Amino acid sequence: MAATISKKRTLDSFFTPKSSKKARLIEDIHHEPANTADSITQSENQSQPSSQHSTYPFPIPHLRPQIANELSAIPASSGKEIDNKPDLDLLYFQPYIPRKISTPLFNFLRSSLFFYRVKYKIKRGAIETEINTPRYTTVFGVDSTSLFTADGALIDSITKSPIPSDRYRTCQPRPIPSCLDELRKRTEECTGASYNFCLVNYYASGVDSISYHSDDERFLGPSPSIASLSLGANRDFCMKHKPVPPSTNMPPPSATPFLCKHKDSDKPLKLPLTSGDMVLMRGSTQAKWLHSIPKRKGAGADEGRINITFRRALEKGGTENYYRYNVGSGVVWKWDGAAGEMREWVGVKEVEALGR
DNA sequence: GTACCTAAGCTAT
DNA sequence: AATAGCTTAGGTA
Repeated sequence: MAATISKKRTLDSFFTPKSSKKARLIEDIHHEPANTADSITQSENQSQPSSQHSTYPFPIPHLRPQIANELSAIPASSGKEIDNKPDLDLLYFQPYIPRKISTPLFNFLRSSLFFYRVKYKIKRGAIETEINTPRYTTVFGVDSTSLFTADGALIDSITKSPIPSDRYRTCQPRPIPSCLDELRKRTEECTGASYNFCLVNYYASGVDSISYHSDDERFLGPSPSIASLSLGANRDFCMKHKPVPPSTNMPPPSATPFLCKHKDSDKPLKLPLTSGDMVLMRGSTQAKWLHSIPKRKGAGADEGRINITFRRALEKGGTENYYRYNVGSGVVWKWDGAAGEMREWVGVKEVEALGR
């Protein structure tokens, strides 16, 4: 284990999470790995059971029994099929998470996870602009070419040997922590799909948003199943059909001189998401439809919302993409309950860790 | 109904 | 895939 960590450290020297240094110091003190049986297990030096990994800035607590005991009550209602529009295939649960635990789960996740505000550059013609992603993001998981062992090492899915050192050049994949993995497993049972990624977004207020896009990357395959859970504030989930590409054939002469943007059947739709709801998007939904969480003013626009998505990436390019756009290379943000907002997280000083 | 105001929607960059 | 800037929708007095 210690050898694995050192190797990781060398490979990923480009990133140096502070808790990893701390983990090594703890190993030195205790003469055993800080990460015991798994990445996802209780460690000796804290009272509360938690998931730990060399890539985590700090341990992530397991679900409390109050919450964990209710997981078997998921789904809290049967999903409504929405497939009455062209190329659309949704299953809408109102709610999915039992009302009894949706607020505790929201508060638990907001105060337990680490987040990022990713910056990246795009080129529009000749002009390069910097984008500040207008929400907090974080991600866990690895594509299906690799697996995490119980102790947090990455192995090849087929050979079961340690992955080649050059498989992930731009990121350090992180295992899904127990608290989110419990939700993942339950969601696999509810949807019949399998997931190897968990993306988490935090919309701090109505100012945070995601603009229209599709999760239609090649690495998800042609008809991905994506489960999207909502916790916290109410927000609208807007969907609209992608523009139909111009036909190569000669269009038939139209009786009406006006170009219709939408047939009645594929008009945009707006799903009002409340805490605990889930939308399963499947079939040709990603190939043919766009979705967004638009900015909002007025009632509730000052409250935070968490979105969790489970999905399956089939290629290593998916792993690199997700870590680039949901973790990036910036500072860590963590919920400050007293301040009522996300604050930059500063790691524990090594001397303090040693001094106790 | 009409004037006015703000939120929401649309589109080019 | 985000935003500025413009257009449209909707509420209210």
